[in-house]
Amino acid sequence: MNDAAASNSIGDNAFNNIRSDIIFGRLDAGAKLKLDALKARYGTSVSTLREALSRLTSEGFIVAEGQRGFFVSPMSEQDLREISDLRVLLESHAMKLSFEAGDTEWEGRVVAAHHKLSRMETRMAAGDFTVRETWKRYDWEFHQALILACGSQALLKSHGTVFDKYLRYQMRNLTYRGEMASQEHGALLDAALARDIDKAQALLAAHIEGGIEHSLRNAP
Amino acid sequence: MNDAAASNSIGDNAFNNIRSDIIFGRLDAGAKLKLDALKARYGTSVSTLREALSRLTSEGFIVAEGQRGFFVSPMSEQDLREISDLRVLLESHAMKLSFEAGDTEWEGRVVAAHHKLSRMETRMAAGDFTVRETWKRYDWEFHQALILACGSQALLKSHGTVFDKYLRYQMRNLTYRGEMASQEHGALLDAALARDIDKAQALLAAHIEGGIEHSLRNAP
DNA sequence: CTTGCGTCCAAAATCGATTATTTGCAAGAT
DNA sequence: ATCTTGCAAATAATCGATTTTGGACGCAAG
Repeated sequence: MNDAAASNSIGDNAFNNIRSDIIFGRLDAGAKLKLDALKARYGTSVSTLREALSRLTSEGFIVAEGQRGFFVSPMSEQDLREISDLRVLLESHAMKLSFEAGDTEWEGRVVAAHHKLSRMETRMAAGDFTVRETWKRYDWEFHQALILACGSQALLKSHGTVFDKYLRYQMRNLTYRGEMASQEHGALLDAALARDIDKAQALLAAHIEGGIEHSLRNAP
Repeated sequence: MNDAAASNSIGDNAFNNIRSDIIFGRLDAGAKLKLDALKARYGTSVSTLREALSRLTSEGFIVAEGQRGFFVSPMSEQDLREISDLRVLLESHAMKLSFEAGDTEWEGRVVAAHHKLSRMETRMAAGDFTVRETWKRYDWEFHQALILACGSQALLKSHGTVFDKYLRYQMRNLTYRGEMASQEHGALLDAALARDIDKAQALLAAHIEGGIEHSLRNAP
């Protein structure tokens, strides 16, 4: 999803493809990842493939068991709550720093990101599910924009990974929670421009809590 | 350091050794990591070696540049401040959860961890630098014990990585900051047993701030 | 003296083969 | 009938060889 590092090397491509396949559910949670099968699917040799799988293991999208191979990380309510809690923690903190440091240039990016997201929300609300992945990318870009002025690469990177883990849970929802989420995004935009961090943090916590509940009710 | 996952596979060994060599400064910040040289040093083939390096890249101890190879992640004041800020954020939050959930069993582990750390601090204060790595391991175990009851695997894992990145900066200090740090650990223990989270968080922030300042004054 | 091009070398990226481990199954014993 | 025990097939882990790439050097043209 994010931190794509769009490269042209075979290894990076495999990495990005597998990562995205996990996040968007094209590889099921808990599935066994057989090297021979993946080798064919992603067009690499085992060494290169294992490199990609190792990276994903370190990031937490895959678990590696001793001499028994790789598995897509399982999903659970417990894990969803842990991930969400972590996202709120990191994103709230980053918003605080960002709100304090952001200049007009930053405001511009936030407004632009919200506008794009808003457009997709309209289409989703109209029932056009073909833009599902684009919508989620813009959702990412909006939240990213809010914290972009935080000034900490380390924080942005941690947040990016946690965001994508949270996203995996959202992607398997069968229904659209749009109306509510859309309003929350709008309120978040207003709070950002008003530099009202307390309000923004409260909105974010509610936004994510809403996502959790929706996810628990609408996923297999 | 932590999350050793002590395995007997060649790859895991290489991973653990390289990781530890970076943290304890046996591999210099910014150093070029040539595959051939490392292959000899850690006794693996390039494929297995690259796997280990990839994992470390994902964790942030190594940076990979396009087709130009791997380098030990550079160190900077900026990075130290980002890492420290992140550590305070994660550890403060984890302490809060842990203080709320910890039972008597947990208290026992905290007391035990502090006792061991305290012993090493005495030896360090007496000038016995041979226990340097053991001392730091006990330091890790104490802080880990404080947050162990937080109930979130995700949080513990993130904290573990950040802790080790912070540790790398501490390991290149040439002098011992012990006296002060030792008192802070004692106060932290008291606050934990009294379940005084506000005090503990304040102590932790000061503890880490102290480490930063000491590091900036005593490192190359 | 600089700039551009071609060659060569060192190093990284990738591959397919080899070795080690696990697992499933079947035969024999209790 | 159930529990070992011992292959054999499947799969993971590791290796060394091959291909690709980036950078240094030298030479010639402007």
